Amino acid sequence: MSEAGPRAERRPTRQRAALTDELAGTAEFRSAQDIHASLSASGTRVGLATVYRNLQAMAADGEVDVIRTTEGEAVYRACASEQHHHHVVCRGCGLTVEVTGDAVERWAEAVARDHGFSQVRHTLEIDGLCAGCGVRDPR
Amino acid sequence: MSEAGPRAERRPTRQRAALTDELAGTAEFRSAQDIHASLSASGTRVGLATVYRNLQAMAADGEVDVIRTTEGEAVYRACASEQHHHHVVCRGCGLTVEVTGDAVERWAEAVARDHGFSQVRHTLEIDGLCAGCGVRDPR
DNA sequence: TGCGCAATGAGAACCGTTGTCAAACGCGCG
DNA sequence: CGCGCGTTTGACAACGGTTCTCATTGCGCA
Ligand SMILES: [Zn+2]
Ligand SMILES: [Zn+2]
Ligand SMILES: [Zn+2]
Ligand SMILES: [Zn+2]
Repeated sequence: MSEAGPRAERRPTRQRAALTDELAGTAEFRSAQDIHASLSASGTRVGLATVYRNLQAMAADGEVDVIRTTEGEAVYRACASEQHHHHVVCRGCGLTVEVTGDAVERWAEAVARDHGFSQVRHTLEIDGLCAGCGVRDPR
Repeated sequence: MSEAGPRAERRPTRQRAALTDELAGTAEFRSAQDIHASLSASGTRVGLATVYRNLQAMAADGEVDVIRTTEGEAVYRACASEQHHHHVVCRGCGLTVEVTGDAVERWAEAVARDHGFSQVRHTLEIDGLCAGCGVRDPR
């Protein structure tokens, strides 16, 4: 998901670099607090506010994807593709795979237009239990 | 969206009735606080916690739909259909239309299974500017 | 090296939502 | 009709994630 945003010229800082590294290190969607804790744990001192600010900026620029957990918490992830795509997330372990589907994109656009809507956007997330988690946890 | 839930036998109360009425009165997705304010304004005294509790219960039972705004706030709406469906919401005025699309449902299920996922679920929301809002507000 | 301004950090403030717990109430039942 | 019990309510405190404030730091540039 997420439309690519305009790449702003932000001043490079130690903190931002650390954040980028941290994000590059994991494949799951993580909360700002989680990321902040992780950085702190590894000895990198970065303010929580800074984490939030950068994450938002990066998200706006399309450098990272953001999705809201059902509890409303924002979780971030540095995606492989910066083009529009969606995710299939494992509820058990967080494993995430990026997927695209022109058919869906077109359907959303069409159904909206059919109802007279313009400037159409959409959010779509899929979740389930990955092969590994599905075995021993058929919740 | 939302899977239909088990219809629990909840004790009928004045508050719940008022809530149901209020929901029946509007077609847009509204926040718990908004609904609570509306009730208070119309002279119906209902505790905020009660509004939250009932809204959640009703959502669990599939009586109302809930979606998260991009800011993370939960908004509720009494939908015409209790079957699985999605929404096209106007960013300008909140006008909401319910839509269904087997193609999308199947796509989501298929793409997830292709990646080894089971217990697949999904959330999909579409937004844009309705015919009316699209004219004078091409934001 | 000195300036100007963006970026940062510590903590307070916000705000939607949930928890607490005593009081009020719906519902059989005698 | 009054009683007892378990559910629901309501006022308010507590929470947790996110944003704001503002003094301080430190890039980028001349
Ligand atoms: Zn898994
Ligand atoms: Zn899409
Ligand atoms: Zn509109
Ligand atoms: Zn669906």
